[in-house]
Amino acid sequence: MDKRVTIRDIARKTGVSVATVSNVINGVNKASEQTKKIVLQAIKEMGYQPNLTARSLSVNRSRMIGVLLPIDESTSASLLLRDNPFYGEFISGVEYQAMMSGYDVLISGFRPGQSCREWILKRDLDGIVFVGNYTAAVSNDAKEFGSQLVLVDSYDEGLQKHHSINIDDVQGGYAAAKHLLDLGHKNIAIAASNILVDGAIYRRFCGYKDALAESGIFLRNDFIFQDTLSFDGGYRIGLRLLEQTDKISAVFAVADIMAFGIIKAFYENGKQIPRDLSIVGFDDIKTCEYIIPPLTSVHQPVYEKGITAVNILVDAIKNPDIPKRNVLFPLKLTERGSAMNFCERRVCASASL
Amino acid sequence: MDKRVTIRDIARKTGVSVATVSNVINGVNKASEQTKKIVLQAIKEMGYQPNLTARSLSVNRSRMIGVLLPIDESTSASLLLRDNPFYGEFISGVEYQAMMSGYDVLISGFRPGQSCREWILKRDLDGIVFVGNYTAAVSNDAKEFGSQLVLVDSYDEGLQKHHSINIDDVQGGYAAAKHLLDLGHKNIAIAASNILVDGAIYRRFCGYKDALAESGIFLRNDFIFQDTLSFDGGYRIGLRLLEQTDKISAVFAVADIMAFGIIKAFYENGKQIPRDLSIVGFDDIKTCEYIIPPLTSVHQPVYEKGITAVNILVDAIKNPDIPKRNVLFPLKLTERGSAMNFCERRVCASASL
DNA sequence: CTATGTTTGTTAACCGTTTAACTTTTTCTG
DNA sequence: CAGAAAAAGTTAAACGGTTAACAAACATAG
Repeated sequence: MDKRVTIRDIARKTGVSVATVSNVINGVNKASEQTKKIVLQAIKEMGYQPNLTARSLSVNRSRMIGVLLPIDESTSASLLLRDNPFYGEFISGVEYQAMMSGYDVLISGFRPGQSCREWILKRDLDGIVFVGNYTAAVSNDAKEFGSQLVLVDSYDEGLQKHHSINIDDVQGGYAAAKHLLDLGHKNIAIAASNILVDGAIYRRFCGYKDALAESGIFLRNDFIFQDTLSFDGGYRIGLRLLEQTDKISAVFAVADIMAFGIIKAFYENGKQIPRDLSIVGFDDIKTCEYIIPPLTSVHQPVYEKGITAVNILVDAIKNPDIPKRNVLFPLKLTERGSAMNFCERRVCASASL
Repeated sequence: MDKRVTIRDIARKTGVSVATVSNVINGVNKASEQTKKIVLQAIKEMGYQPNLTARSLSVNRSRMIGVLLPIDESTSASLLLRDNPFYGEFISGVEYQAMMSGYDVLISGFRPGQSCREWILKRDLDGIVFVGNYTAAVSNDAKEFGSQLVLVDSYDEGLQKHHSINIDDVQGGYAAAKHLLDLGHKNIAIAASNILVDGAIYRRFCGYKDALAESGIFLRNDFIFQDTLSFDGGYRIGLRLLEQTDKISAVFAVADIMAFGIIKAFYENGKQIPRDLSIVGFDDIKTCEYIIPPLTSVHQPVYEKGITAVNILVDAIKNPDIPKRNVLFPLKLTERGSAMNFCERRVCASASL
């Protein structure tokens, strides 16, 4: 069944030593053109494929990178991939760039209490892309066992000791709020998860706060709505917002799925977006285009993050001494139909009376 | 830097041979309780982790499975993961079950012209989950090199020579059309991609046709709308449907994203769903819940497909001689708000005059 | 024609594990 | 208590590559 052709078979067939075959395969210039040709010919004829497992063992390099993804904490089981299209796009970028660079990619959820030490050691991973909340243990493991590390969305606040990729949440939050301000809104709420728990959300909140402050608007505590970072959480916030449409004319939702929940709550109660509430989301997932009205959202370049993560990782693998790189992606708001001018809104509203 | 502890270190430290250490690790009952204890103790103390690369080489089993995913043909670059949340959920299921079974999972796009022979040989993959359009070459490769294979959504029509996982597209299409028929609709269009090209789409179409026939309704050719399987394709079909709202009261979209496009076209032209058109989608992606109105859709158990694929694969790896299993998931329609009773619709329409 | 350098190769150890075959020690049996 | 059987442990080859060290063949220069 398993008719594997080995380097020794090639050697035997061509009458040279295994070392020579190996050299030819690896482009070490130690063979005459003549033998090279013969060896390559045999390789082709016999359908030889180098066994990377054996190579890994020998050179202590696997040419594999691992991607550690956050886990749905409620089930502690499935990857966050399940509900969040977001990560799928990220992986897509990772896979593409890894393939282009000659690496294979292993994926795994990073489950609570787990360390990545085990994984790195077991599989000889050349590098790992860690997505989500970073812990010191992770980097220690990587460092100790010679595996390179790129942190994504981890926002290693401290000393920039690792390669990292982040989006500029503060600027994104700012852009969202600024957009609403520019449309003439003054009473702008924010729909968020627990602001003090999640760093990214906190930073988006800060950007929002900055924009308000810049416009001389005082941040009101009762304009801060917090619930779970989910469709349902957004829905519940939507219900609360419904009671205050007289006071609040716009909302910045720190995640698109929360925005969708809000929209649903309004729709179910006969209110219209953006007439009764202007809304800006964050992430710009694909669904924003589909929904009605299409959701204005702060776009983050998820695919590019995957590409960039691998680029940096591969550089670091090739040369472990390169200085740490910390990429901060600027964010841009994608304007769609879910936020409208405050004044036109009043016109619109009165017309409908 | 790389302070790997090997089996030899353990042997040296405990004063036994490497074979004994290996036996203890693998649970081969050949060591006294006494030595077992000592060895396990040393393993713990020294933080030993077996090197699976070495083990792979030795036993010719990698404990890795590969997932081959379809590629976006337009770019020939990124995984279909990018735009289709669908595959993310599938991978999530695969990863979970693989983890539970002690396997690591490699992912890769299956790019045109590629064979999986290379991959299997290079990495010693124990098995592969192949998603999408199956080609004979794939199974030959797997068979030849002792790697197990599970086909997903490949619908290997012929002799059931491989393990496979499919959804019952025919039944799903039937369920969609039947739902609309039960609501009193008689003029039901279908929005599809090229029916003759994609097997799955063709089967959904057949189910639709069957349901109509069963109700004694003749299939009209001008009720078959074909465009690309995309949001934009759906949008264009939506524009065409708009001109025939007098003739057509309902549509079955063979994919949710097409349904979204149709909804958008109607929305943009001041028409309402489901008042002006009842619509049923297929796939039941997460977005169906978010959209307004929430889309009634034929649900397919994507996560479960991932779980099942791995279960079968692992069984087959453990025992290559088990008979081929062919799982066909029945599909269930999830009712939401996008399809309404034909008669109530007329009431509703006249009320709005 | 020798000394020297270069090109082209080979040999054999090594990477970290498994495992068949063998040996030693212990236990059991009559 | 001898001999057999069972238990506990060891040795060494294998898996499929890489690579340092060495060697032969050939070309070149003086």
